Amino acid sequence: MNQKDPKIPKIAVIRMALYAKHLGLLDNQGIRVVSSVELADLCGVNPAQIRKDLAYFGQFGTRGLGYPVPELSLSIKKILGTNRIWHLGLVGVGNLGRALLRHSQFAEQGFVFTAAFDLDPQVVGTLVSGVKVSHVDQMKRMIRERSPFDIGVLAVRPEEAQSVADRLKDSGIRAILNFTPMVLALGPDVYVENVDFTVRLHLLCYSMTHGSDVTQQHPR
Amino acid sequence: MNQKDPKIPKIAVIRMALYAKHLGLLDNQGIRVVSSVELADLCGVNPAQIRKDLAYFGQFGTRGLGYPVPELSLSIKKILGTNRIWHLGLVGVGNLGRALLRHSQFAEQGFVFTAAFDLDPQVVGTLVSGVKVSHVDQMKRMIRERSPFDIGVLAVRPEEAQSVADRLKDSGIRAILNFTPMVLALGPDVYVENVDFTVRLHLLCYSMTHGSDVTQQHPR
DNA sequence: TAGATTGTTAATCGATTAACAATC
DNA sequence: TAGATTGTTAATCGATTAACAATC
Repeated sequence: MNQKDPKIPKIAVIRMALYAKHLGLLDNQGIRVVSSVELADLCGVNPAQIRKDLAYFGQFGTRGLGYPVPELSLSIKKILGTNRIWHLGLVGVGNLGRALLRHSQFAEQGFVFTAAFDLDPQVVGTLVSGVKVSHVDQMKRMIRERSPFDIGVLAVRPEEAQSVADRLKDSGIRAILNFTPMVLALGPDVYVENVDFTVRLHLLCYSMTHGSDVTQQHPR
Repeated sequence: MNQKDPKIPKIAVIRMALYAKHLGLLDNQGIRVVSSVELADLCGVNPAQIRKDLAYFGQFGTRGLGYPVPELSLSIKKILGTNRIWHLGLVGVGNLGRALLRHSQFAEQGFVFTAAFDLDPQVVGTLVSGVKVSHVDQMKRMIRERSPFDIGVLAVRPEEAQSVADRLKDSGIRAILNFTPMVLALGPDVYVENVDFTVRLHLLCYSMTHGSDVTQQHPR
């Protein structure tokens, strides 16, 4: 997979999501124009950093005026690839899986669950939050025939994580949001993001133990 | 809250948790000694970085030999403050809250839920995963009388996030793991870690859209 | 002692911020 | 035109990595 441009730091991409969020809020308030200083205040970053980050992707403002809110909002969404609906497929309809299916945050941001898989016969065939649960053995066939989703969401037990991830990869899935504590070995063709709540707890423990803040207020 | 030492980067603290995890695995395998090169391989980092990170906190190895696994494992736990049980209090026993209460990862790492609060009369009084759910109006009194937990876990609706966080702060809680999408305004006396799944999805979208990997394999 | 590996300093690399010319 | 603010370069800051003396 080719690297785009002279190398954009991933931290800059993460901040783009932050900017998009605040531009969306400004847009909803009917505000048409914003300066880098104003946006920086809202996001809690340096104004020069916003201008630098945006410059990685093009020119979006007007000197002397600032940035047009609705246009910049859409531009950033296009850059992030979030100016469309992405379909999610859940594997593992346990406690966490159920909570994710019902988590309204996802749909609000254009992430929609279109499939769910489990191996428990008690769960297979049921409807959770409007999504029919299929048997995990049907997964490969369903993905190949209908490609019902873009991103696999992994919420199975740790023991099954690698084998389910392998099956997702074999079926053609190229992105996985991994809620298990396992480090997945899938090679460079599959993008993996690990979500580990306990790392955050470790940071809170460190801060409390030492009276030294290593937390960050803004989401990463 | 005083800053310890000549300034330890938070990324170094995050890596300490990574080292602790792999040292624990080595210890379970009965391995007694490890070099910075071997540990670096396991963790996927540079060996000099491990030696540098450890040097922030003291001397743990023997030149010519390496590091004693069980001793270093315990030392890092002491540094992180995870050589003890931490008690968690959940606020908001919805889908996500329930999943967190039942999430076995927490207990395995020494994080134990000892209290849970909600305002739904259907839920108050029930037992979820061995934890009795109390009314949120009882929270302040319970914390002040019994201080049943150290860290508040916030899984309420966004609208309630700030007011519940304020109540936790008033009750004396000094650390919050925030699962809501709201940025909490609590001042410097409360440590806050935000958990936002959707940021991770944005990164996957960017990677898929551009064919340029901005994900990280190792959990943050 | 010779070989190995830490602890630490110095060199490198990359990201953030300041400054300012371009320009609306 | 004068004032404002971007886009971009240069300066600063901080983190990573290389190198090596200390030492087991």
